[in-house]
Amino acid sequence: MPELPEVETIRRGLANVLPGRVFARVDVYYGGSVKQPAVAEFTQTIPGQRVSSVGRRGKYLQIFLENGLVLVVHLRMTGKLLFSPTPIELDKHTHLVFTFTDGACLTFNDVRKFGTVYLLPPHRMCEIKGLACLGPEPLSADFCLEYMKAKMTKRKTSIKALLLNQEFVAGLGNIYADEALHRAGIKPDRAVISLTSQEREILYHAVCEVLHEAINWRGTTMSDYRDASGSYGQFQNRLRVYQRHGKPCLYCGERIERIVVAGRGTHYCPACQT
DNA sequence: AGCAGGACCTGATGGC
DNA sequence: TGCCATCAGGTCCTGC
Repeated sequence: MPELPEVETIRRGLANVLPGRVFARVDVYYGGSVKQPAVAEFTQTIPGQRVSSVGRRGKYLQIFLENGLVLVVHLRMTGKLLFSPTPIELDKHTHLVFTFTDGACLTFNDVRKFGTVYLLPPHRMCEIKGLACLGPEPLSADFCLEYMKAKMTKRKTSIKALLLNQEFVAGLGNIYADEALHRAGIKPDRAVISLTSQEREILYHAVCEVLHEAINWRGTTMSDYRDASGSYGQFQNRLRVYQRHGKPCLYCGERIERIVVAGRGTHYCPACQT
């Protein structure tokens, strides 16, 4: 499941190869992936467009075009964006193939078909509800202790649910929410209002730290995730709790537990996290 | 308003 | 062996 570190790794990969390239065509094999505009308009608009830069906001990738349009991609759980300098073979889950004038291609592949693609002018990006409502980038100055305090005082939900809420902070998903809470020593089902100011501060640093480390290790590959060149991430080897239930905590030896919080499988150490 | 839970979707897994 | 039920999770939608 691509979360911020995975999407950022893909962004960096694409930023090395896409700018300057010109789309020759796009072939749509599963129209459900294209949310806006209609598929016919999408396929007619793409040819001739030159890529200017590649950005990211939360888990949304943004491929900016020189004519002002933006190609926005959300990979959800199993989506992949793969670049190849030469034409590639389709598989049964390839939904879009963008071909460039030099023969390179960018494919959108998604087993679960949850991923979404938009082509819009920037002033209409606000029509993508999830993008418009995103909270601050966790690695920017907008996400700070003052912000945490202001947003955490009136909440009745659990701390895990808050970390997963993209309106609170953009880009955390199930893996890094669990990992940040373990680093902070906070049990995932704790009520937000029960956190002390010291715990808020420790959690703030834990979120930033785990995201930085995961970006440095090029993301986490549990099953589906690949970067833009098809390579695995490496952070799965450094996970402390996620999907480690039944195994000993790397810090205290206690057995990692799995519970359901906010409707999500949640992993934590009963001794380290209180 | 804020929150919880279901729907979406397919492949992997486990039980019988 | 084969079939069926269950589970995984990001976001949207519905309903309390």
